[in-house]
Amino acid sequence: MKISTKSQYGLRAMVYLAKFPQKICSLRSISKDEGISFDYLEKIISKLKKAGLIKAKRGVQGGYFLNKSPAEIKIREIIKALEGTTGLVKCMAAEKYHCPREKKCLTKIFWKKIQVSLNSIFDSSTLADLIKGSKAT
Amino acid sequence: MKISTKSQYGLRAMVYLAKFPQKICSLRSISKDEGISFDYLEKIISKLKKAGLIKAKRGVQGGYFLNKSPAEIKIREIIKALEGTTGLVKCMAAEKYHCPREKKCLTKIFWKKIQVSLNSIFDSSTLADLIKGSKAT
DNA sequence: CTAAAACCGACCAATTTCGTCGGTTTTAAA
DNA sequence: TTTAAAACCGACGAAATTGGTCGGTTTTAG
Repeated sequence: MKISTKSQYGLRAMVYLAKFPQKICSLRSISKDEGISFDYLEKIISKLKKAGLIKAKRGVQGGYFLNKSPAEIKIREIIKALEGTTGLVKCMAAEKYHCPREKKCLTKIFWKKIQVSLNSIFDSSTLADLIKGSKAT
Repeated sequence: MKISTKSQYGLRAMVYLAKFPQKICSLRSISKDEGISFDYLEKIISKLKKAGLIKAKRGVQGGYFLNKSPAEIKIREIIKALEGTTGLVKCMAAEKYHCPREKKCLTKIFWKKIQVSLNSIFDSSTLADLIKGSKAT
């Protein structure tokens, strides 16, 4: 039940970009400042871009920048872009999957409770909140 | 960011035992009723036993039973026994580990928030609650 | 004595994680 | 117009984790 470094790195990269909302930041600078492997970060950034959370400018002086303002980007969107889903267990992650034990499953109710709480935080937190430090909610 | 089947199976096994607090249940019966691989479940049960959450009676007619009443067993204890920790990220899971970025890390505050919320549910839920269905908290 | 059960350590296949590598395309600036 | 810095892309691969399997031993009720 660990959060992968993919998500941790991805979130850090997004926070990095959010700190300089106007600026275009190269992968090189993010990787260097955050101490994340350049090649690996590229893969992560690529997912964030495909999800439409960031945009890129190619060529010399190019780099990445947020597609929306930090206050408009929920953490949920970031995790979903990287992880595919914020679902903790199969029966909540995959729409299609239908567990045969569902009806009588006493544990599902519990996992659901965890899931709801988690999603609520993921949804109520934005990049702007992270930069401000902590948040009330 | 998935919860492993190890934890899911383990929780189901504990709920199973909690449903018959007096009875001694054999691994065979749990595995059969819950549809979990016998050999794999054995490994899981072994961890729960080492953590002191369940006890065993050996020999014919033997099996497993809870060491405390369902109302006294928090889900947190179960997850910790199986997973080693309920920590989501390294800097919260390992006591020893000290992240060099800690001071300036804006994401840590966020993960911490998630962690606190998670632990609070893990701590306030007992096996008895799961059996009753859902719970207020 | 026997069979049912817990107990135990070693092994193993598949998957996921966490990268690496070698290229290509684009583009600002010299 | 060349050059170098950057994004982009697909393939590969080592290491760790997950989810088991197997072959035994010990214990104990009947």
